[in-house]
Amino acid sequence: MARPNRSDQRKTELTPVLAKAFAELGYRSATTAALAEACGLRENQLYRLWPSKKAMFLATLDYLYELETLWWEEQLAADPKPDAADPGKTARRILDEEGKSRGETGLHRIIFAGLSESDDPEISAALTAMYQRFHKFIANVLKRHAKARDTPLPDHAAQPNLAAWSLIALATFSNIAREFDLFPIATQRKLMAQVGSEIAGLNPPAD
Amino acid sequence: MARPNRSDQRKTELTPVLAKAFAELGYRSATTAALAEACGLRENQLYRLWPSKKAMFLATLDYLYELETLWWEEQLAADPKPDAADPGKTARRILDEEGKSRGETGLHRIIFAGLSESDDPEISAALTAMYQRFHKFIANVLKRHAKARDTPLPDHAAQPNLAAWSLIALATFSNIAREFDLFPIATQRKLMAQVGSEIAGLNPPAD
DNA sequence: TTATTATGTAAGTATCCACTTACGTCTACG
DNA sequence: CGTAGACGTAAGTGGATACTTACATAATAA
Repeated sequence: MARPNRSDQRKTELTPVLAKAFAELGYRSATTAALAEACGLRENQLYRLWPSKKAMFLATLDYLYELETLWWEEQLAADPKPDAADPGKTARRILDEEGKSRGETGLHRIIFAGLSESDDPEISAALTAMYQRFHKFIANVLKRHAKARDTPLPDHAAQPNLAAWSLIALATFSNIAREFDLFPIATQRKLMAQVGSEIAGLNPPAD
Repeated sequence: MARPNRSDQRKTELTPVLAKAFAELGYRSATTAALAEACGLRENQLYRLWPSKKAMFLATLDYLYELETLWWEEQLAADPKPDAADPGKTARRILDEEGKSRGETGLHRIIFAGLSESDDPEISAALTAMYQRFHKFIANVLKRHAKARDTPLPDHAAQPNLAAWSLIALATFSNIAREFDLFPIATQRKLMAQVGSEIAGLNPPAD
């Protein structure tokens, strides 16, 4: 036969480029022509790798989810041993990082793009799964934290599932707010660090 | 001359119909043909009332904002005198109502629809203004509540601006969650009633 | 009645965009 | 070498949809 098939490799190379384009343009405005240009290709070359624009979008969703959880794992690994004197330290630092981050990955924009396509069952399912997995992840962090404490948590923080959803709500809205310039970055940081800590049952940060 | 111009009247009659259509379909899927059919008219009849589809959308945004604040005013008026023994009663009841409400007005869907059009400066500006006005409104409610208390608020609730954004974040995310069936209604109620009360510095509801 | 303007009906236009077809060139393997 | 399939280039196609045009009819003020 002839010429080995490099399409898998090409796909993994191109997905970040697609992600950037979708994040910058949104689902609708990211036309297949625009996507192709961003990749330095022609439209039909993209169509040789993915069967449809929707498939390209779902591929970027996967990619960004991986990227995001990887970031969280890194943050968790940064303090491998819980500090007995201050069991909330790790979680608090992560919240602070989250508040600082300007959403470089563009995950939230992709999610907004998907929100407007919520009538498409595949996209809707992919987004739902992503939120559910993310919630599980965060709720687990909170549970571990609760166990490491000696003093019991206040009532509202004693329900890690509820607290986890609350944190996700704050983070999601932070991104909406950034999109529309609803408040300055300082407020965004406070929202995550102060309110977030309170919800999660941590001592608020010193600052 | 001849035949009085009833376009203003017709516009106010049709806006709720447009709102319903936009809420059910989203901005993109609410084609001008679909909007016209919902109104029982032809497309060009709509275009005699509004210059563009965007103008129709902005009209529904105005209408829904009015409707929403009206609802809040009603809720506030229901307990005209603050209860000295329990100054948070009114606010708590409103949070509970908000948690129960299934978003009948469809305001949130309209907002999502607008989110995906955030690159359009007019739509973006309209949404920003709406959020800002809403925030002001809620922050004021919280400030009044703080004054009515005899005991001081806990730290995180002592910043009504921050607390107001947090409440809006919870409410917004509740709607996203409903859209994607992320959690049951019971969780949604808890999110608003329990977490919301905590954020606002109220005693949590008995339930 | 009549001129004038609102309202109704039907068809069309222009543009955008996801996706396709046709065809030429290069490269690895037999 | 020859050829099968990967890769590149260019031009479509078909459908959706915001917005328009043309014309008929109904109602109101003079």
